[in-house]
Amino acid sequence: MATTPPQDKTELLRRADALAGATLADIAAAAGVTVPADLRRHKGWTGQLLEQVLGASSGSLAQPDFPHLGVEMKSLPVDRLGRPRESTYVCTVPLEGGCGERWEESWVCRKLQRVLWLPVEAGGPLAERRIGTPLLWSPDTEEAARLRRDWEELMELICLGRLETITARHGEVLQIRPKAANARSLCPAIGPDGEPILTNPRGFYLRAGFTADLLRRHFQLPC
DNA sequence: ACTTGATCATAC
DNA sequence: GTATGATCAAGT
Repeated sequence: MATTPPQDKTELLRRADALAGATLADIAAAAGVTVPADLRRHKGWTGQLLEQVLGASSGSLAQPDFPHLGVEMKSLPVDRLGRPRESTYVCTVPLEGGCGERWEESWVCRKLQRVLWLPVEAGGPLAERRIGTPLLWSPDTEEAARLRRDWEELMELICLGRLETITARHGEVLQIRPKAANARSLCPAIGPDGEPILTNPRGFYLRAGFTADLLRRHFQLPC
């Protein structure tokens, strides 16, 4: 059952709000899909189910999930207290073509301009996990500044050919980790002397602490 | 317990 | 191979 794209942000939020409290079994049944036993071989299942039900249209294209709204949707696995249990994948790291790019035009910045976060219970039987309260979020000044600092620091290392010195420990809120089918995957990159090399594909990820903070600020009373 | 590095499925 | 969707599982 494919859902038509939402006409505007209000309709998208209305649909997302309607999912709050539902189990993945409920949503899968409404969508006419089967719930897998676990996520071990279906890691993207939850996100793809929610995209389908909300009417995302971009599929596997390098576009926001709702291009006409400029909104990216992300499911977010959370514990029973609503705290994210995993980092959040943002996008592939440009290992050779991203040099000279400004933060404002970067893929990371554009993807994170508007994100619809959909918390999903982590742990327990997959079918019984519930959707939490959705949040349509844009980075505030401080969040944007932190993201920008990390991105600029990491991209500078890449463009200087020092990619191989980058580990997941770099970056306060944005980190770089492998993102590939396996460790044997190779793609072109810039070597230490500026020469072309082959290395493992990498992705940008938001640390769990970053998403935990943004959820707290929006769902807790300030005091 | 938590994070880092590795991996799984699918479309094109 | 690149992109989409992420979580797994080893290491500390």
